[in-house]
Amino acid sequence: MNIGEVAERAGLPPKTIRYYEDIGLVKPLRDTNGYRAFRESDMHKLAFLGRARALGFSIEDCRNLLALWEDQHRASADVRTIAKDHLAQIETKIADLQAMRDTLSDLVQACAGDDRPDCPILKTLENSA
Amino acid sequence: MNIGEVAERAGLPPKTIRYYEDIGLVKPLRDTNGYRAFRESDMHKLAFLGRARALGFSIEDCRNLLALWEDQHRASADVRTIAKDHLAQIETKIADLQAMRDTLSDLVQACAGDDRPDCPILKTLENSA
DNA sequence: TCTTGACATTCCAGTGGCTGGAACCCCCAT
DNA sequence: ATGGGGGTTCCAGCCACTGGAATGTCAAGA
Repeated sequence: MNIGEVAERAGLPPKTIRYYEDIGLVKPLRDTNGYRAFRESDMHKLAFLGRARALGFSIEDCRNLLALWEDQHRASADVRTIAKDHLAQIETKIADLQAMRDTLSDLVQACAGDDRPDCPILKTLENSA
Repeated sequence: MNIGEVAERAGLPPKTIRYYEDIGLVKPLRDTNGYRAFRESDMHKLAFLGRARALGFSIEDCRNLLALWEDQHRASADVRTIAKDHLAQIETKIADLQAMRDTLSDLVQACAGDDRPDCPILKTLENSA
């Protein structure tokens, strides 16, 4: 399988796949012409990576998840720990963003948004958020 | 005022302040010894930047907000537009993260997290999220 | 057979917003 | 004179790609 087909099937850009090879996440074979030759197993790995990335896991998390996936003797606790930590980070990020949203939403609400210069948004940034 | 004091007062690391000068957000004077000499107005700009950044505005947004702040003849509509666009982006990000959180939370819930290898998290990443 | 066009390759540089570190300079108190 | 705590510059690295240039390869059609 060439990179184009894999990209199509895994739903990842070719550039990303080359990058994943660069950093050692996949190790496709090579044809005599120098083209990457992906096996089905490479494809599955890439699809796995795509899904893990879509859930927001870092590349390093993905690397660990991939290793656990391939380890028949893994403990599900190890997987769960990674996921739980990541979940906690996401919760934190959501809370941060919600705080920003609340403040911003109030400010946007309070601003007339006309051609006059008076602006509670700037006033807030000026004085203290 | 030296950079240390400004950093303290504006609540920004010296490195960040130097960076902001690098990209033209502030233009402190220089003492004869080469040290940056910040005026009160520089300090206020930096505090403004700190607050805008804390609300998640990009550096480019900050640059524009700063320009509007200093423009006596600005229209509040211009400020509001920037804030509204940013708010929309935050809403999108929150929604994305919430979707991740929901999926992850279900998965973490479903995973026994013991020493056995069976793991619904890996199974989901394997098959389709 | 030649050409065309869609694929593939490598390598370098840039994104955003800092941050760490090295190597050096300056000022004040002892 | 010395030591320590400032300050300075510049270069490199973070994360996860992404764009682009220069080049090579392959299959199909004139």
